[in-house]
Amino acid sequence: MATIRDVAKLAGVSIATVSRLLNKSGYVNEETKLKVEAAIRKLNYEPNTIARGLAGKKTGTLALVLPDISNPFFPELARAVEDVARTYGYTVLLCNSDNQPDKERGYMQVMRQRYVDGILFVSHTLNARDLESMSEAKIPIVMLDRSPAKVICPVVRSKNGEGAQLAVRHLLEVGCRKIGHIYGPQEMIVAKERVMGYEEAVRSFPWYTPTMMEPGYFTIEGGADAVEKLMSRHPDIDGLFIGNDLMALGALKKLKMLGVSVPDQVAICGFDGIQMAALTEPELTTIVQPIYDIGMMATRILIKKIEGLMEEHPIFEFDVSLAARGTTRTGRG
Amino acid sequence: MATIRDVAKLAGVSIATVSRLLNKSGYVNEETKLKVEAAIRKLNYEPNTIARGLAGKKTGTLALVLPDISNPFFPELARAVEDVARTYGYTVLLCNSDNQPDKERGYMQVMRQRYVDGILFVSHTLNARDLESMSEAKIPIVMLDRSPAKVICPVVRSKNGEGAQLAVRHLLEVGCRKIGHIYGPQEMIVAKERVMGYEEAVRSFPWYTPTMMEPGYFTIEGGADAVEKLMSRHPDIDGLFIGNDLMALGALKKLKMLGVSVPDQVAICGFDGIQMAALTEPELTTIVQPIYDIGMMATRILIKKIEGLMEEHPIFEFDVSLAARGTTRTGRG
DNA sequence: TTCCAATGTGTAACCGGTTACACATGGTGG
DNA sequence: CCACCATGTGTAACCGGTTACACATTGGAA
Repeated sequence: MATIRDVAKLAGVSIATVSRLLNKSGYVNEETKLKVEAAIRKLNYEPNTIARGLAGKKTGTLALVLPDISNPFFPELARAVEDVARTYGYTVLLCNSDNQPDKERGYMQVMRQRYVDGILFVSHTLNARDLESMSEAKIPIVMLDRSPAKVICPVVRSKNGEGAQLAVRHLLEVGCRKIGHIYGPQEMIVAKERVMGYEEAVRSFPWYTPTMMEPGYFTIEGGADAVEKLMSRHPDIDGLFIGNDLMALGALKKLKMLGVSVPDQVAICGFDGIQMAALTEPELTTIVQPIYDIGMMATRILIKKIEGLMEEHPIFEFDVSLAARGTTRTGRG
Repeated sequence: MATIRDVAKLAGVSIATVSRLLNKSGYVNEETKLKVEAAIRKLNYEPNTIARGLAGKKTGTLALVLPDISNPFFPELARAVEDVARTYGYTVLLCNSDNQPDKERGYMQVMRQRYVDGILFVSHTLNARDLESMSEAKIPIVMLDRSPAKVICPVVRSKNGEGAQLAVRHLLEVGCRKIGHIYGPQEMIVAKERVMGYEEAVRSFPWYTPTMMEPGYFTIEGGADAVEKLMSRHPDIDGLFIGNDLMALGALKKLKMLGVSVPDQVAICGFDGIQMAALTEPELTTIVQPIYDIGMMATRILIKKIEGLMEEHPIFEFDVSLAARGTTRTGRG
């Protein structure tokens, strides 16, 4: 592989000149420029990113830290991140944290050691101290999902509370008279916000009691288990708002096994808008998050921060929308 | 951030000694070792991966190049790769190629520029010349899926032909008398092998004609379109072997729309074993590939090659297995 | 005419590691 | 007693870039 010194020698200039041309920094005479470009072409020269990183502290690398890429919510997000990163000349490191603090810390270390330029974080585990350790290292971070409690970095997220209310309103519209909720782990802000949205929407109804809520794990099995408990406690529930699509799919499956007909006996609305939701029978009604857009926006913001084009810590909240499908086509509404 | 020179100074030794200790290369006196370790702890020293990469040409980075992480087949693979990589101290770069040669070439360039230690490739686009350009740069590659036509690097894959035959045999067992096939793009080796397996299994039957095969795009829509064409050409088909699960899901959906009952009128068997296949109603019978294991094995081999522990170019072919589910529960068999 | 800013280029230090090589010491076999 | 090897450590070059700084040259304003 040719180095910058080879290019300089062939073009009869100094390496500083070549570097200036490459980085469009400082002055370079038009003629010189042509000579150097010719040399670059002849030698098939490609600047070495590692050397650049060492000298300039910029490696053109973003890290994407998420709980688990095999959770169907994340691939589309990852895709968006990678697409945007690539168009700006960045490369993406993939990190699965499983929401385990020690894994996350491990990655943080790796990132400092690698001069990662910026980090996209999907996590509810990360605490403020960890974030600070990153800002000491001057590595910009953008959080997805996280609460805006203490804003110390930009946040990109969906309007979870509004989405939950949208879901409940829809269930009411299609004729539900008693609507339960299956919620995810309350350490996760998104889960909590959806619970709050649900309560907000139902608390004025006489039928509502807190026992109409049931916790689950944000997985297919979690949804299946929770729906069974909830339905045995409140057999007369005729509508379910479920905290994410994965749980909703599990619940749908379980209800079928239990001989409960969906949507005739119980209508279901999920949350997220993952692909799989459109494939079941009946198709799952859900609150759709613009996953790709969220990933795009987060990455753009991160790159802006990296390149020093943004000082503030904006918070972007994306609107969600209802995809009304088979699991709420009751014929009662 | 502390550097190796800070550590050396504090410990009262030379940087070479620190480096030797860090890399467990050469001799280090037990007492010296303790002093240096104390200094490392006190300074909170972490060796800089970038500098290491520049000096030693090893960056601890793997690249995973696949068509599209948002295709449900790949997240589990990616997860396996990242898991194994992490346990060996490697980091994974995620690259979506969309099977576009120019994107792939772009990534190749990035990888050379970054001293990526090794590459995992899922591609049917990559040609021999590209591969050679990588081996010139001495970057080990492991291919997933690719044909073993010209073995110039290790290959890890599934027994597609056997899987196809398994599928057809199963369809026959459950009573199908006329089995069609929807296949994926023939540039893709896996698609071709499945076609060949199908033909092998059906060609001795009197009902078989090549018109019982229909091409599709390995997507949900591709499967939906293909099944419609195929069924209008051969309305008496009572079993379908479909080249991948995504297409099978599309076909299932379309048949329902067309009023064809599955599995009563037409039984369906897919290929891959993606999560979603177990969620439909009826659940999709499919040929399951051990996706996670494939990813694990490929990554292990790659790391072995990187670390010089393997010279050969082995070919691993994983067994596939039948997951008999609702779409083939005909009651005819 | 003088001075200064804009333009253009080269030198050399630096980023933070790895490693070849030289050198010292002490024990062992012949 | 000497040669030689295993052990232990330091010096300095090198990896391939970036960039501060010094040093021309040129042209226009004062």
